[in-house]
Amino acid sequence: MRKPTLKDVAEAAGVHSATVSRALDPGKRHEVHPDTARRVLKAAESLGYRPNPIARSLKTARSNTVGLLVPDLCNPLFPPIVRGADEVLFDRGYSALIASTDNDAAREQRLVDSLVGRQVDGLIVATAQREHPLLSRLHDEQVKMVLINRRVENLDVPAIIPDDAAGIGLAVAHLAGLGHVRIAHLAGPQDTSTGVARARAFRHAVRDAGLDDDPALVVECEYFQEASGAKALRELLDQRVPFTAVVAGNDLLAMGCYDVFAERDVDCPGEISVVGFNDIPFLDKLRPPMTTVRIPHRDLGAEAARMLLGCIDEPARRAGSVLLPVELVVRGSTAPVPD
Amino acid sequence: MRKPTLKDVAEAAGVHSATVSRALDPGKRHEVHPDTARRVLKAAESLGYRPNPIARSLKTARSNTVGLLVPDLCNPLFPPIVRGADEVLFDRGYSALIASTDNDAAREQRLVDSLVGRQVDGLIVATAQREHPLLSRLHDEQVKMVLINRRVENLDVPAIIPDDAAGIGLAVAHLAGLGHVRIAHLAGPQDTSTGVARARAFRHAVRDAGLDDDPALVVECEYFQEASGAKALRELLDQRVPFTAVVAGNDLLAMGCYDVFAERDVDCPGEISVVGFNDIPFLDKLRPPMTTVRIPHRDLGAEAARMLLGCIDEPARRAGSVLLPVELVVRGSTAPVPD
DNA sequence: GTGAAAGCGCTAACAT
DNA sequence: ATGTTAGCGCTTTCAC
Repeated sequence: MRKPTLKDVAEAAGVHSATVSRALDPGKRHEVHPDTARRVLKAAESLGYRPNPIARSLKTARSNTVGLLVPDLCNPLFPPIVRGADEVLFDRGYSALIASTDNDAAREQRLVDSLVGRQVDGLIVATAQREHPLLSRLHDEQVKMVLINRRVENLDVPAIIPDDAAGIGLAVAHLAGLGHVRIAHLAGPQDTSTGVARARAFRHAVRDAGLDDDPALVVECEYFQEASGAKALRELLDQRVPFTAVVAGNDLLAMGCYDVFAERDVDCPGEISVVGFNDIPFLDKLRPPMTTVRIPHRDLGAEAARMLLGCIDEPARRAGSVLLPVELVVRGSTAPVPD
Repeated sequence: MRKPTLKDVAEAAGVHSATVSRALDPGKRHEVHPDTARRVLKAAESLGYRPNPIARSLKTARSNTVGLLVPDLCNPLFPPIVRGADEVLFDRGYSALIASTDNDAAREQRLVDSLVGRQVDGLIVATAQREHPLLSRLHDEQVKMVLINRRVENLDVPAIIPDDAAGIGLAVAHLAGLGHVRIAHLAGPQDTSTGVARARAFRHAVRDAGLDDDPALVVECEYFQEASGAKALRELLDQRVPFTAVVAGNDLLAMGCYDVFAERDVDCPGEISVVGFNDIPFLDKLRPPMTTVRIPHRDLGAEAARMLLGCIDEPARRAGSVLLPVELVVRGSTAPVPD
């Protein structure tokens, strides 16, 4: 026995399929007589009727699906964000199609083509670069989207981002409070908004705290990845500028520092303190457990989803960006400055 | 200007839409005259035609979508599996809908309902329990699926799983080689096939190696999670049966041991060696870096996807299960038995 | 309040 | 080799 359709329900209830459609739509239920509605509901129930979303989509031109673009799902930063988004989406009858771009523009292009081809109703994008031709084009083509974590410069698209400046401020203040005066910054890639925002915030915070504002203490990392962090720290160490603490652009960069510490037998936090950013899972299991700035991963995802759904439902709405609060999580990688 | 449809292309090319449909389908291109095909392709190209998969799905009753059920996407074991699956699926024109069940049967039920409601063509399931009524029911309802990592007892569904027995054998042999004689096992939940397979393999391996086969050395953990591992190890320690090494049912259980080591000031690997299972990311960053059994995460996902697509394309095919090879990754959490 | 009819964009018999 | 026709399951005018 094949799956029952609207028509089957209509026959069972002795009404026309259009009536069933109305009775089954909570937003239109009031257009039918209560008794009819009851009859229809019962018939649907007893047949085990399940609406076919594909047929509905074809008619309504809405797929109830959104695309979610991340650099790499295996980067532990993203699963919680995805789950936060998915939860909201699911509750509203949407599904997410997740795509990992691997920071590869060509791949990203292909994935976006596929998503748009699948008629997604919108995009949540966590891969933004400051200059991002693809996203600019999508925006021109009226594709609904919201950025998450990072944004694109001069592109008027809503973004949900952590309060980078506040987070860096917290990190620097914490270190300053421990007596550190010469603090280095492993800056994230400067083609990302987070990379520059955190670097700028770092310089401001250092200056505000009256610490040494030495340009030699800021070094840029090519990627937000361990190897880049390790490389940057080695450079810093090799050029022999003194420093007793590092604020890393994110946790992965900070983990790269751990590698160098092991390699060069540096004691952390005895000789050098380190602070990460994001608070990805398992940081508490590292040796030493890493002090970091926690961002509200799930909220980022959830807010982005809410925002996107808002834009879809209400195309006129001009949504602004949202800054989510962060907090400092002090663990074992920071200690008073050695004398 | 709205999106071009098949009909628009047909008009532009001066043929009927059915011809366009054929010309555009590589599998049917030979049914049309090469010249016509060329003309159609050019028209489609110049109009920027993109087929509408929703309309196609409505007609063909295939959504080109599969559901992927995992316990929790935030568990680092799963993202690589998901990516492995997604890659294969994407190449074949499919998309994955990912759902995290949180080991909650009711939630799993809701998610599956949603996936089936969305007309997925099949399911890849990484959440199997040995007794799994929901999956049994789905199987009865002819829902195509393949299990991954774990299986259901007495359910004839293809499964892609790591060679648990070989992995445990490798772990035990490694420890035996280091001189350990009293080895404990933190067994995974016995309602999962992996939990029992590894526990059984452990007992066999211990016996084969001529080591102490003491039942008191095997303790069951309620969940495959750190807290359960920690709890189990504490019990073991408290009952004062001597042992110098632990083979954990998975990496998370082993990480739970690390917590207890810190708590009770036990030296690992000086006093107790530990081996994990799975080789989730960042194990090399722990202190000590964890020795573990590496399973081919991505291959698991990729094979599962291939298998599922095979079952979808060829419904008659009776697919068997696949056992994927594992390898031991020796790091710093194992050392010669203390004298 | 309910029914009739059209049509979303595509594919698959069937006919020519 | 190509066109005709019908219809996938639903929503939405428009009548009544």
